Amino acid sequence: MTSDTLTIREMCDLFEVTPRTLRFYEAKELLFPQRDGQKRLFTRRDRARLKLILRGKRFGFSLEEIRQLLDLYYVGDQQATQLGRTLDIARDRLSDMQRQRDELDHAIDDLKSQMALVEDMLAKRDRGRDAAE
Amino acid sequence: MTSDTLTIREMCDLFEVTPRTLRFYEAKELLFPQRDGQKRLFTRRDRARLKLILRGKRFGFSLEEIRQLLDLYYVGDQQATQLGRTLDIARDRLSDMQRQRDELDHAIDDLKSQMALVEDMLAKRDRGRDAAE
DNA sequence: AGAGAAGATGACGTTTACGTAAAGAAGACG
DNA sequence: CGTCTTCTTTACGTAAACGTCATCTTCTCT
Repeated sequence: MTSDTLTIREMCDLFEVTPRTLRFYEAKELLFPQRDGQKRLFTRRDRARLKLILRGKRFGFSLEEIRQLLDLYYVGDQQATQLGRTLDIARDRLSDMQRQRDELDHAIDDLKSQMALVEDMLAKRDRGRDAAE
Repeated sequence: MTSDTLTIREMCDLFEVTPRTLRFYEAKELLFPQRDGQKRLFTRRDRARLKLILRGKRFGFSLEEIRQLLDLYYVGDQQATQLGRTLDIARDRLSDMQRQRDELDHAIDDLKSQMALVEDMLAKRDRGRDAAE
């Protein structure tokens, strides 16, 4: 059994991030790699957290918002009050995401129809040019 | 007929942004308010654009990405090559948005089930506490 | 005329999320 | 033993998107 930890480089390759990013996330307390001497070793838990971090970023959440949410996914040594607060935060983020999805659906439709309109314009312009030849 | 233009303050109130933001967007060539002397007057077109800008921001697009897209919605004095490029950009953004929506659906489900799990944990813990009394 | 109020133009400051360069430690290898 | 790599820490730099003065016009109103 390979102990299941990754070096910083392996971690970077796996997630397509830079070492700086991983150290930065550790400094911000989003990741907690173990140490072998002074070298970092990233555990399965770190990988799970990083995955959630990158996902959160794609939805436009700040690292701080993400950090608050991460505790929801690693429930173990939490106080109940802490968990309660985390749940509240999660509820907020959830409704953020649901609103965002609705708006996104809307925006996608808008963009599609606007594109169709422009494509039509271009097509007509081309036909006009052909007819003029 | 009130000529249908808004002062910077009216515009700010309408969209909940600051004057600085509107001037910044103008500097970045996202808005093109008319001038009355040195005062800015925001037109219907500026309002439409600002709406799209703020929407784009909520989806995590940069102002530069948004600027490139805006031309799609204000087709008038465009060259055909320009429009073609804008359409390409639009196609990219569209697939961005579609991917984002799918991922968002996924993330929403994940978050929901994780919340349910934690809520369960808390409920069980409470029942356990009651039983112990 | 004087005093606000609203808007304009610099210009420097701030936060977030890293990039990048310098300098040292530590194991691998010919 | 010397020298690569790989990794570390420390620290200054940077781009984006505004915030925040300070100073200056321009109306407007009493």
